[in-house]
Amino acid sequence: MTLPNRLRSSSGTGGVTVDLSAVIVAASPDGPRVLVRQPGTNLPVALPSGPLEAHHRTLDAGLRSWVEELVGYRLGYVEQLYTFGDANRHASARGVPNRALSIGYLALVRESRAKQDHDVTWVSWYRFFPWEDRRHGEPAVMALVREGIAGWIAEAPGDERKHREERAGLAFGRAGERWNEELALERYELLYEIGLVPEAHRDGAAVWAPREAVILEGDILLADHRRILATGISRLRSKIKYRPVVFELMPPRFTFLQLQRTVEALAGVELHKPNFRRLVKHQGLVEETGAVASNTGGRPARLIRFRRDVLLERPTSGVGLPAATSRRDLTRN
Amino acid sequence: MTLPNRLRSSSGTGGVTVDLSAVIVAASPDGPRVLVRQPGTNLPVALPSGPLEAHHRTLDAGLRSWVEELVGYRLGYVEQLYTFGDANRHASARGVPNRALSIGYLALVRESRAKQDHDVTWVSWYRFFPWEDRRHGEPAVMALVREGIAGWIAEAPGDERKHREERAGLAFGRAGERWNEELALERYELLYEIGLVPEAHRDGAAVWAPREAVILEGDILLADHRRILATGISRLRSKIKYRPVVFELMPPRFTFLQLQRTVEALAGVELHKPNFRRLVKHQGLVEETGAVASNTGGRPARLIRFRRDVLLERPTSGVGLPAATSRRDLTRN
DNA sequence: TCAAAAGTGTTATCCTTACACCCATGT
DNA sequence: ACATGGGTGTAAGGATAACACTTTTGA
Repeated sequence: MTLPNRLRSSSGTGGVTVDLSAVIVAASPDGPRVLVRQPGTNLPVALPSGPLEAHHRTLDAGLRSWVEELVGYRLGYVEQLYTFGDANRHASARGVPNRALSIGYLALVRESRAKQDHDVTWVSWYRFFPWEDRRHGEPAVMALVREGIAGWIAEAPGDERKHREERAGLAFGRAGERWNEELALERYELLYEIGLVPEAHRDGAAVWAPREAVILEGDILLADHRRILATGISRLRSKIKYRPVVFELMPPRFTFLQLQRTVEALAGVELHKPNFRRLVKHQGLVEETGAVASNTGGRPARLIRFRRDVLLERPTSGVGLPAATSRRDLTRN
Repeated sequence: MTLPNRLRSSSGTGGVTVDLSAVIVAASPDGPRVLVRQPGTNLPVALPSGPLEAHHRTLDAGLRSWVEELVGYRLGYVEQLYTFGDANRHASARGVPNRALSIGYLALVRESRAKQDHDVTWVSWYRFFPWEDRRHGEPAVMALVREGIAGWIAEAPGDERKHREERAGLAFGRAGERWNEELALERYELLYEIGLVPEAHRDGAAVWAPREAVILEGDILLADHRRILATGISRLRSKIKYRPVVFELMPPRFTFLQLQRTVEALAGVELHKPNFRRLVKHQGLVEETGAVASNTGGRPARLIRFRRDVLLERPTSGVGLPAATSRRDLTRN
């Protein structure tokens, strides 16, 4: 086998186009928000995406520069997510095989500081993934999800059925098991594979469910942008546990409860208040400002701020979330 | 700002080339190995890298197909690492700005099963990162590393000096702190930035150390392949802790000690035998085969095998490694 | 008999998680 | 008075990581 060390990709059949797609996240105690473009009345909503410019020294710098232009201020946190490059990315396209590479990025911004633009808007990410919001218990859509999955399991022969049960159980949790909020991407991919989300049919993917079985709410996004967003959600949900990234989304001063609500918004689960406070405090992630907020609706709360030093002190430290599975199942370090 | 939704990247100044680079890892109890190409006598060693073919439906499938051709059997585990795309990737190149994108992949194979090829060879990855092997205590190179870092810290003014101390302490560990084996990439990047590795000078990066200060052993690789390899090492070292991926590197049957030595080879640290056994056993990751190995040099050991079912049972379960930092510093979920 | 590796038991310590409870403010 | 949120104490259970110790083989 020959392994040409580097090949001009455009020299083969079909070309390669490369763009950057960004999951730009903001969050308030109310909910997580993501920046989307509404290109026109009848066109699907899309993630902001832009060209890869040759003059930027690094990919990260390129991403930063155009997102900063978009939101109007300097970004704190930027992270590459994944490079999406399925050939069926534009299945509807012309006959020539054409690969559209998309390098997905996650960026965290403080919504309050982001400028408004006619072209883009902030929307709750649960608009695209209603089954991911369990802050107030299991949402209504989950009945439809379970129904669809049950059908997919039921129609399989014996061996395969067990396999499907396990897969579904893993992604959506079995009875008595805790919901694992990090598996947002796995859940989306399962629903796509089963054919319960409309884009599976749009893409002509081999799916189980007939087109009529698409019963799930949750708005579709352009091309594979819903997958990219799911990747961003999963990554962020896991990252907040071991890096202090939530603070990139917080205002300069905040209360413990505001912080907790923000984490809950991102993770889509409820947390235990006293333990959350203690954990954050115990880790030395925050410090007192001396000020108090009296508009809390109850006893005034002390305003705290993030201790910037921790970024230099420790490789790992995040904000508390309950264990995904029982302790027995995890190897901690 | 206009945000063209998708842009033919080749339409701007300079083109974009895309290739796939693979960190193909095997491991025996002796050490971790990575597959490299030795293109010619005077050319630098390189990671296998190949073109992105338009006809593969997914990137993963494309990567699999050519790596499988290379090693001669079906791959178990494949994971996308990162897309590297610095414009200075080929700093030495022609005047036209030309971006070489490289999508890095990690693949795990069982060395014994991999076919031999005239073009590629297995080498220990510690040949490229001698400071990462602490299985027998701190290696000799670390003296040079510390010396170089100390110089870099010393020449900085007050504020910046503290900052550098913290960064170095984070990556290489402070006195009394445990070595964090996962930070292989961070360590490489720091050494690059300081200018202690030769490729920093080759690339013309803005570095502190003069070219003569390059005192570090550790073989260089083509282009940014050493960075890609460091990314793979870091990723694998963190992954073995929460997913049962080590077993992709093990033969069908093995002893506890073989498993432990393999983990140690990858992580570059020594582990505590009794606790390691218990942890693996307790997690239900393995089962008895009934057979014993009597060539162990001591009491014969029971041969065990990986329980394939666990892949379906649990989202997370890895193999034990001691904590990177003191427990106090971590939020465990 | 000794070296080398296999394998078991035990314990101090710390982390997680849940429960109970008091405090301060606005209506 | 009471609702709402702020804030502290404590204790059961579980995981970690160290220590000591026994067992089984080959040389």
